[in-house]
Amino acid sequence: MSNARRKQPEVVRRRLLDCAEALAVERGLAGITVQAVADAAGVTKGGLFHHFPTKQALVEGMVADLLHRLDREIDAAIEKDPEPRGSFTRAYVDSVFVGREFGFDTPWAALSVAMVAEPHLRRLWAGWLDERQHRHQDTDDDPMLEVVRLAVDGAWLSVTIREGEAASDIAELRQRLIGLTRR
Amino acid sequence: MSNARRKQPEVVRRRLLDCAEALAVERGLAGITVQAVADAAGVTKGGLFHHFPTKQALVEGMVADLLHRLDREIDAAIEKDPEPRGSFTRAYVDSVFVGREFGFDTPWAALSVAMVAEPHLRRLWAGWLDERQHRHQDTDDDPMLEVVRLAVDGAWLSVTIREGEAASDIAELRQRLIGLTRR
DNA sequence: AGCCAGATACCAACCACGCGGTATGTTTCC
DNA sequence: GGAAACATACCGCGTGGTTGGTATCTGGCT
Repeated sequence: MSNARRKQPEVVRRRLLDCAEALAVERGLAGITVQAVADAAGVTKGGLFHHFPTKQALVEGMVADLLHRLDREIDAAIEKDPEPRGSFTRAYVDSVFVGREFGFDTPWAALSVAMVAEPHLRRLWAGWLDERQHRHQDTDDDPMLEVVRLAVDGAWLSVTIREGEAASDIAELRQRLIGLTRR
Repeated sequence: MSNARRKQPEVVRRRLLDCAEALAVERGLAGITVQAVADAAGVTKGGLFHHFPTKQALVEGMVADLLHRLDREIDAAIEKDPEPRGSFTRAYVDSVFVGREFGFDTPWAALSVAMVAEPHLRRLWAGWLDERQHRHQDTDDDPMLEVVRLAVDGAWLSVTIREGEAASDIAELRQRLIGLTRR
């Protein structure tokens, strides 16, 4: 039965991805070693390699997971938005700013660290962006909206760089960006 | 005299920094190993360690050099700008977009790769930003200008991620951002 | 001017260590 | 019982860093 089972592979797998993400944020991409991730997840190295055949698979799995979470988050935000024009861009804004008041524990933080450094990961990221941008081209294809999205990237970078220490008032900046998507 | 092959330590030092930068761009930050940098510069590993006592010193030296070049570039652009309001922000814009038509060989490309990945480098970068932002607060302290600067960061990230392949028309985007700094 | 001592700029070989990865057990689930 | 889910121990290799030596430059003394 499922009441007191001791081994839960999918739980371990999740914890591995989460720990990899956390390590990428606080110790940089260099700190995301197989050993460190395994230790943080309370598993031995061999145990890790049972779930991910190679380190690259681990990192790509983490990125894929993050992108997937980001997808769902954005889709949900779009659905709630009554106004179609710029809905993707607004969802994009909130994907970075929501939950940003304390610390920086959104998917983005880990993405930043991982993606920019390794070239082959950049392509995954660029591909995601292209796909998303193409999908929303009839609601979000506007010069000003593009500027807003770029500013979001910049803001995310700024927050990541300052490690959560709020630069200027983040809530105010968010309001301003949201406002720019209407007009 | 200076016709024969003299020993020019500062030339070698420069070449080491340049090669480190180039490697960071094309192979990612993981590709910037002491051996690789030394080889690319035509020097042995021992020779490199004569100029930089440790790898961290090498990377920090590279970053410091890049920031210094960026400083001069921006200062020069500000001086040419007749209108004081937003002059720093415009210089900031051009520091990314000028020379971007072909490839991506500006200081920024290497900065991106190096800075985001390692936490202690992020602090250097954040410090530079804070200092610069504080220095120009009476000409560039404006909500819209802040948005523009963030968009610049985002654009730079985008260009870096796509490895030079022009996303939307870069020249047009630059014009738009410059336009937003006026008004 | 010429020479010499010492500092500078490099090279070549080496080392300890941590990395990603593997092979082989041992326990737990169905 | 047999497969899945781990643990343990080990390996080759590349890494950052060191050591000791060798050219090469520089400045001062005679």
